[in-house]
Parts: sequence; C-alpha cells; structure tokens
Amino acid sequence: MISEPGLEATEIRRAALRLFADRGYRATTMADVGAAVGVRGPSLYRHVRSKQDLLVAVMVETMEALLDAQRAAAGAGGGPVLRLRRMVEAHVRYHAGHRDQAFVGNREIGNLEQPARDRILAMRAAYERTLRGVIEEGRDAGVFAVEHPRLASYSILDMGIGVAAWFRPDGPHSVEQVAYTYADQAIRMLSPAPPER
Amino acid sequence: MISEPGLEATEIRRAALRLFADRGYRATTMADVGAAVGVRGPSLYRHVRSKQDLLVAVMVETMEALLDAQRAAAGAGGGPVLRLRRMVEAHVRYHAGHRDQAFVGNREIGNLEQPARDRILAMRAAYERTLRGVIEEGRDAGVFAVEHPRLASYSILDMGIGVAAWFRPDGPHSVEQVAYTYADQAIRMLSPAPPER
DNA sequence: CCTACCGATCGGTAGG
DNA sequence: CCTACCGATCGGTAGG
Repeated sequence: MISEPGLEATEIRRAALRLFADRGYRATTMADVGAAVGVRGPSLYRHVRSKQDLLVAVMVETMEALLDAQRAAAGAGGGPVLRLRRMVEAHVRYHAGHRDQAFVGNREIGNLEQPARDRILAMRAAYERTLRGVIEEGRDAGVFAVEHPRLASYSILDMGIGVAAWFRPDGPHSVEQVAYTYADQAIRMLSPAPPER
Repeated sequence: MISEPGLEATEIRRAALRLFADRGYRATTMADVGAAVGVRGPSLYRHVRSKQDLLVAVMVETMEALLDAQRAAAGAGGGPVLRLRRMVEAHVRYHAGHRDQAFVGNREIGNLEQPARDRILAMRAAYERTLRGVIEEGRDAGVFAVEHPRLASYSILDMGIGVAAWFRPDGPHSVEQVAYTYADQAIRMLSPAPPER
C-alpha cells in the first residue's frame, strides 16, 4: 500500500490555477477545485481561507516570479541592449513556460478584491518601470531611438503577454526560439534608423 | 412632456457592453443591464433572447468592425510598407477608440458558447492572416526582413490589443499619436538591418 | 474529510 | 413593462 500524500495548500493552488485558466475564476466552483484534488468542496476550507484567497495567492506568486526573473536579467550586467534582450527573453520565457499563471494573472485582475488588486497593480507598475528604465538608458546612451519610452515598454510587454494566449508547447516554435525572436523584434523596434548617406 | 424613446435592442447592447467591460460577463446580471436602461431584468426579454445572445452580438459587431477597418486599410493601395502602416493604424485606432468593445472581445472569448465561439475565432484567424499576408508580401519584395511572419503578426496584433487596456482619452497621448507611433514601431520591427559597410 | 444545510444570487418564465 | 416565482447554483459554516 502506498501512503497518500496529505493534501497541501500548494496542491490546491495548482489545481485552482488550472481551473481558473480553463474556465475563469468566476466559473470555477470550490466543488470543482475539490474534485481536482480528490475531496469535496467544503473540505478545502481546512487548507484555504476562501476562493478569493486562492486567486490572490496565484496572482501574487506570478508577479513575484516575473519580478524575480526581471531582476536577474537586469542584474547580470552589460549595456542597455544586452540587458533589454535578457529582460525581454525572461518575460517571454515566463509567458510561454507558465501560460496558466500568465493568462490568469492578466485576465482576472478585475476579480481581485481590494487591497489585493492595488497590490498587484503596484507590482505590475514596478515591472513596467524597470523595463522602461533600460529603454531610457539606451536612448540616453544613443543606442536606442525612442520618442515615447512608455509606449515602447507597453508594446514590448503586451506582445510578450500575448504569447501566453497562443503558445503551445507542441507547436512549431520552442520557448527559446520565441524568446529570442521577440527580443530581436524589441531591439529592432528601438534601434535608430540607418544614417542617411 | 418629452416622449421617451422606446427601448431598443441597440440601447440594451450598449449598456450591456459597458457592464461587461467594467465587471465582466459573468459578474453582470440581467438586473444590472435592466437598471442601466431603466427597466427591471425580466423586461429585457422582450428585446433580447438571452444574456449569452447579448455577448455574442457585442463580440460579432466588434470583429466585423475590425475586419471592415482592416479591409479599408488594405484596399487603399500602395506598397507593403504603406499598407502595413495603414493596417496597424486602423488596428490601434479601433482599440484606443473602442476600448470596451476591444477589451470584452478579448477577455470574454472563453464565455462564448458554441458555435459562436468558433465563429469568432474564425474571424480572428482571418484578421491575423490578412496582416500576415502583407508582412510576407513585404518580405518577398525585400522591404521587410522577417524570419517568422507569424510571430511578427502576433506581436503587432498583441501590442495593439494591449492599447485597449491602458489607453485613456484624457491621458498624455491622442489616439492618432498612439496609432502613428505603433505603426512606426511595427515597421521598424520588420525593416532590414542597415547593410554592413 | 464528509453530509447537511443556510442564505443569497441569478437567468429566465408565467401571467397579467 | 411589472411582480411573483421557479429551479438551479454557489460560497461557506455547522457539527460530527
């Protein structure tokens, strides 16, 4: 006989994430989450405070993972072009490699109650500011030509976010290929036009 | 005494769209929609078949508007660069100028029942194919350098979709400014690197 | 961890 | 266009 592993909050969160991604937060019932981990709905309340708590936990984890990856990318040294490349690659890698997290993290913001909602929005704002900082640094160093750094950072972030919606691990592109291509597109988008001659 | 304008399906759809954008399809009740147009929930059923019908109508209208705008942009002649510019501008203009439609159109796909869901997905696929066609045409003509046209079209589409989420009419940028800047970014993303010398 | 259940909500219909 | 209401669903609690 194999001993069953005790139910853990982590396992419940993972199941909830899956369901939130597939049907949406509002369409997912606690009975659904319970069924996914082999118990009835009410039994979940030993491990979890509420359905809303489950959503908050999932979304905070996602933003922390993104911020960590971004910090690592930015902290590895190099000039603005290389740092931007690493940041975009990390961004895309996460959205292709953790589609459920990224998808839920972007679609369910409106279902977050306060103060969690503002907390997540603040983390997203910080994430965007860091990317924009590298863009401005590159502009000041003359390696990027950007009139509106904010529009550029929004564009780069949003095209990466989109990856979570269409990427398929068994599709024609690998995560690394998409990450590399998107970083390239971002750099080209920011690069100065060739000088007239 | 001013005669009240009779309730029309169009007015109900407009109110529903607003609520779907603000709270989400699932969180919006027919009583909410009714209140927004001055009647009780049940009275809506004189004009509307179901809540789902309201969502379908809103999303089909959105995709038809986008496809119309894209057709107009593509049909105005010019080379691939100019046609791409016009298509991106139309795309961004719609997402900045019709934020609720675009936002709902992108977030509520999962709440569409069949066969409406497949119908919308087919319209989206056609929309993407047309953009990709111009990119490939430009590549074949040597004015664009793209290894993966599909990744490029996804990127351009997704960065435009993002506009619906952050754009504010009273913000620092006008619709036209964002449309122009995004078209520029798209073109730069696709342009060949300057030749070595 | 389960069953029973409360209280509230909701889409849609009946009948006027 | 309204009230009354049905049937179903759901998050969470009680009590074991």
